[in-house]
Amino acid sequence: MAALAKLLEVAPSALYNHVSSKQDVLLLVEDHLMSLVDVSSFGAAPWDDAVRTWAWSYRNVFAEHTPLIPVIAVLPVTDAPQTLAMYETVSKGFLDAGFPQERIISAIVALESFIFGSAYDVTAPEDIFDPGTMAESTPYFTAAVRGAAGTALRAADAAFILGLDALIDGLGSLRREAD
Amino acid sequence: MAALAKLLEVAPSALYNHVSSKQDVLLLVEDHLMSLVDVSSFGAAPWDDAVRTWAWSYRNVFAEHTPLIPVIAVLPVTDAPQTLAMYETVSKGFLDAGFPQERIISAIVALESFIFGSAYDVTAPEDIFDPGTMAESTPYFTAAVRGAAGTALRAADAAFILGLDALIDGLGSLRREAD
DNA sequence: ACCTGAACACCGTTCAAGT
DNA sequence: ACCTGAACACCGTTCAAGT
Repeated sequence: MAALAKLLEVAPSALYNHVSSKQDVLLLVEDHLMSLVDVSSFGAAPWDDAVRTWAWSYRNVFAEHTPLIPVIAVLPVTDAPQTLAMYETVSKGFLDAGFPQERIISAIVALESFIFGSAYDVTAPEDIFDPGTMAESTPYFTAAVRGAAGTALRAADAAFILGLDALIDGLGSLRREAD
Repeated sequence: MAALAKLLEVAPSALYNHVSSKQDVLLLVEDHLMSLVDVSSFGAAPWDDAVRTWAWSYRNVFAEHTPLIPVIAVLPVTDAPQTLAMYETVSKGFLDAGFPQERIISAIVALESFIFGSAYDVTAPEDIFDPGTMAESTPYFTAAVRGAAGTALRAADAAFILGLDALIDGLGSLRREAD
């Protein structure tokens, strides 16, 4: 709140004429960020391409705002119009792609869970898996870390691609018809 | 720090004789929590069963400590012995199951991202997806939410099962041999 | 309607002083 | 070696007083 007030060149207490709490501000920020998530491929491209485009932009938006993740993950969607608009487009995309009604929310939540977790990875230090002085007592892990270093991709991106492909394949098999 | 000091019946400043910062305390807590994650099925059960057991216990441990997730997701693993021990067992399990060396870390990170995101869902309010007054402007989403309500499972569990199955199937296809 | 400034109850952390 | 208590620079929030 102090930082926001400074940005607006106003006393912190002045903010409380416009919002009733910090939580309130976070809800407004969340709703704005959701409007930045790209849902334009739903209806315009095959389901798996649309999910991929949506998931990447969703992850990238929140990778730049990780402190919001704990808030959003638990924040009711009520009265957040942009957020609801995103869910509406995605839900329709899943239904049109042949998903059974009763699995759509679970499928979206599963993807979102993966997306939020992956957003953190983007901000993690490159050497997060450095075993340090304990390298010789963890030979398998150390070898795996060394083996992964060869890739051109950032570690977070390699994991995101792998997981997203798996989720799209696995969830896609729930569909009744192709689309 | 204040709460911890109270629990120990000591002044907050006394803690700094034992740790050098709050971050330090969090690392110790993280390491302890990691020792609670069940890796016992690796080597004792088929790979997919072992992953399922590990993922469920991992999610459940952190669902009860969600404030730690932003910290852990970004905390270097160096000098966290229990954490390294967990990664060592899991890495060996993946290698023995036929995973190519250079994909093991990515596969584990993808699973962890999903697990951390899913841990938040457990703590979310039941009505997090209630569209409220905007129900009629979001018909597809509202129908999907209503359609999901029929399940006996908690919403977080239904999504976790769905996503975990998809990840296990998709990642499992990277293996060179069955095990 | 919207602002300021003082105040309150909290944070994490430092440091001089004790035992 | 480990503690206390005062102090510091911060939080989010309330509220009386202003315009």
